[in-house]
Amino acid sequence: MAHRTAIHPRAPRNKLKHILGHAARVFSEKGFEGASIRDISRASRVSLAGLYYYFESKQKLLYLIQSNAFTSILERLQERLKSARKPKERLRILISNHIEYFLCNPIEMKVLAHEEDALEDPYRKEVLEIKRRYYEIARGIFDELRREGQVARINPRVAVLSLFGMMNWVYKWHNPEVDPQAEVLGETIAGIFLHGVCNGKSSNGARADALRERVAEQRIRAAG
Amino acid sequence: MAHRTAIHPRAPRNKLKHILGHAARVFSEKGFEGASIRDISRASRVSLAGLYYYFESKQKLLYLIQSNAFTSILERLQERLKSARKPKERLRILISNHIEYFLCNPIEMKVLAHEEDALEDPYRKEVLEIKRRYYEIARGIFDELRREGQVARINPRVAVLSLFGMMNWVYKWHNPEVDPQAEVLGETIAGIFLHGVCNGKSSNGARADALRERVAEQRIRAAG
DNA sequence: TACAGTATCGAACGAACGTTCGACTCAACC
DNA sequence: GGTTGAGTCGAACGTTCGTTCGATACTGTA
Repeated sequence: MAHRTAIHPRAPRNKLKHILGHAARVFSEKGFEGASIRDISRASRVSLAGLYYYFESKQKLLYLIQSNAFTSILERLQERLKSARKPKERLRILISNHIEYFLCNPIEMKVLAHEEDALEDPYRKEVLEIKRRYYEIARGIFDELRREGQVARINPRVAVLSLFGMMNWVYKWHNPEVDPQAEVLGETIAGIFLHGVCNGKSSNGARADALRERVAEQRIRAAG
Repeated sequence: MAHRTAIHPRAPRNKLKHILGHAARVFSEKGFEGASIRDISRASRVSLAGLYYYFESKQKLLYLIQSNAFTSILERLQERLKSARKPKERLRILISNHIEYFLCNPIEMKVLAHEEDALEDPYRKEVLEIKRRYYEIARGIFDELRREGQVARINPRVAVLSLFGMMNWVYKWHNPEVDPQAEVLGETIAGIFLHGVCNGKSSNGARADALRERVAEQRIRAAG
């Protein structure tokens, strides 16, 4: 009796993902140190001991969340960058990718942005290494832009890190009910940064057309 | 014998300041939740119970640190703003004041920027109120700038909060041995923001500016 | 039927947590 | 000399922490 199905339906092979999702939410709400494994147990409805079947320590749990989020934003960026050559366009892709990922995954990104110091040293260095690669990409694009003579004289490290400041601070204030969606927000930040950093030269006509098209689309969506 | 001085020299009337300083350092290094009162006791060389003579709870301790730092940066700003009328100049003062205070008090400012969610609700709202006043000043200056017609039509909330993003992110990356001092850093950020946000006198930026105007219009219509 | 392996959990471990209490010292005033 | 009040602390309170252990249930294979 009660043999249900051939492949038994309870088997939760993606239970780690399930736990990671709830853990990220708890971390984002109470902070890494402020959140207890018991909080995560309650949220994910997995017993305290049961959790440790899927990860070996609280540190490792945070590492998995951060590493997954960072790796996937980085991979998505590299994929999207393949389609663009001009540095201005590449920078816009980086910014829109970043903002879009931030607003679609606010929980994971808050944990990533807010809890970087909470990781200890076996894990900390691994996440730092991904972050360094991410920064190097942005820095590389910015250097191309400078090589093309489109950038005013400015400390490039400060410029790029200020851009990250604008982008990463978003999690502190963005309210989906009041603030622009990813696309417009990304364009706004890209606009501030590119105008802010460029010496007035050759604006990109194709780019402007693309933006005009998107604005029109949004008008239609807003009207309907 | 041993009557030392009339006003006895041991009397540490500023011992609370002493404790606050060490506590801020510990909070900035380990985070509010990650730091224990015992850590602060060790760092300040005041016994565990002795600490509670000067503040009533760990929450209150964090509140005192944040409130002191925020109040003094706000007061200094208001003092400096008296000397300037033109909005562009006023915005530069706000930025340089912010950055200077950040780099001169990196510990307190890290606690202020990083531990805002750690405060609970009697104290949290008070700090939030100071923060709101601070934001309103920045927003007010930005609105003056717009009224003078010097700003491209852009979502002002996004612009001002992006500026705060650039400024507040500094604590995550600034290295005094490599990076510019306060004055140059402030000028750089002010340059990025003001160029980024102002409608260029050069004609080639006009097209993109016009589009940004329409993005902003569209957003305002959708929100209102 | 027996066995191995996966998944799960109640109960407990020792350590650390924020906070409190009562006792103590010492200078200042009566 | 006796009292007061600010300042200080050792020792303990009860609670919660991250983690572990041993037991149990179930599934697929021998």
